[in-house]
Amino acid sequence: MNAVNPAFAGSHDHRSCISHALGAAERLCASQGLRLTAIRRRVLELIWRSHRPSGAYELLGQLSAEGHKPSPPTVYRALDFLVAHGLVHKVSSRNAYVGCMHAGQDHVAQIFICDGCSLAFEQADGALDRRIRRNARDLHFHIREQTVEIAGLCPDCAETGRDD
Amino acid sequence: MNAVNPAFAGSHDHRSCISHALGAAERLCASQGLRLTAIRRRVLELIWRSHRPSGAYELLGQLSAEGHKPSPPTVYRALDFLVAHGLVHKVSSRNAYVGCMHAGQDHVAQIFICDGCSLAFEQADGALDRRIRRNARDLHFHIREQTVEIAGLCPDCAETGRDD
DNA sequence: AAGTTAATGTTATACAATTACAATGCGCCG
DNA sequence: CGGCGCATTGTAATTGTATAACATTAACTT
Ligand SMILES: [Zn+2]
Ligand SMILES: [Zn+2]
Ligand SMILES: [Zn+2]
Ligand SMILES: [Zn+2]
Repeated sequence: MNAVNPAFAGSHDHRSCISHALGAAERLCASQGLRLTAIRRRVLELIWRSHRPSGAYELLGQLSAEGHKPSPPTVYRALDFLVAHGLVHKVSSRNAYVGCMHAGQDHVAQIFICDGCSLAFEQADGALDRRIRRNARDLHFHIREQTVEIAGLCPDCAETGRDD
Repeated sequence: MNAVNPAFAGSHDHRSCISHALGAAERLCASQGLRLTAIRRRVLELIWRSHRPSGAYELLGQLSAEGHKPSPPTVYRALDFLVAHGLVHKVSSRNAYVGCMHAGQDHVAQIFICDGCSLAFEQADGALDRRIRRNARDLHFHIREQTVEIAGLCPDCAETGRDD
């Protein structure tokens, strides 16, 4: 039934996604002595405007439109911070960044991305993670990071035949 | 025991990796009526010079050094061809390309990449693939492509403490 | 207040990928 | 053979993504 699946749910209360994410970020930073500075917070907010992964230069453009006019390194540093502390996931296959739905929860995420509508949805299948860790162990490989991204069509786009 | 693990094996007969890969490419193209043209073949050979994923501009540089002096589209077109027909895997998390060790074998690959020495090794765990497909089915998500990349330290680098 | 570190600003550049259009090569039909 | 159609390659320009290197500012420490 997948009760919790905001991104691919026909519609949902996205305002609550946002406040949840921002709240989690505040709490995580407070508890770990991290500084959620203005730009970092603003970038996080911009990323959470939707469940579509945002490109760095897209964020840069939005910030510019508000008068900040930052340069690439500024945005990339904010993104690095957010990714480093698990507030945002990088979607390597798209060179884009999406808000983490389980910030502070110590998980390994798998990300589904729709080719039709670009929505991304994060899953955290522990069994999948364990399987990968087991394979790594068999190879005597020490994992630092897993990148698991699944591209295809979400239920909506599959049904309506949209395919890019 | 992982008998077949060329990339992370202390050393191996890489000449046989190369001839195997090139042979497989020839056969696959012949059997499917594809044209393994000079550039395509040359790019494939360059990629197979090692088990380290190559960047497009790195390949471009090597081709230039031989006198070909191609431009980016030429290289990207060759890469597109090789990827499309399963001769090469794109490593999204590195924006690089590595030779496929199971060309023509219809598999879904997971790629281990060492942060220390950059060696990449491809695995094809069917159970992992099935688990991902099952998760997708539960979400009513129609998979087009999986990207599974595991970064960390290979046995050698873990032992010698190299970490970048 | 002075020293120290983290964060941001600035400029320039490196690296990755695509667009658009021209030229060439190659198989096929008449 | 000559002309057509299609795949491949060439070329020029541009766009997109990411980092290097160094200066400046802000925030915490003593
Ligand atoms: Zn939402
Ligand atoms: Zn997450
Ligand atoms: Zn080899
Ligand atoms: Zn493969």
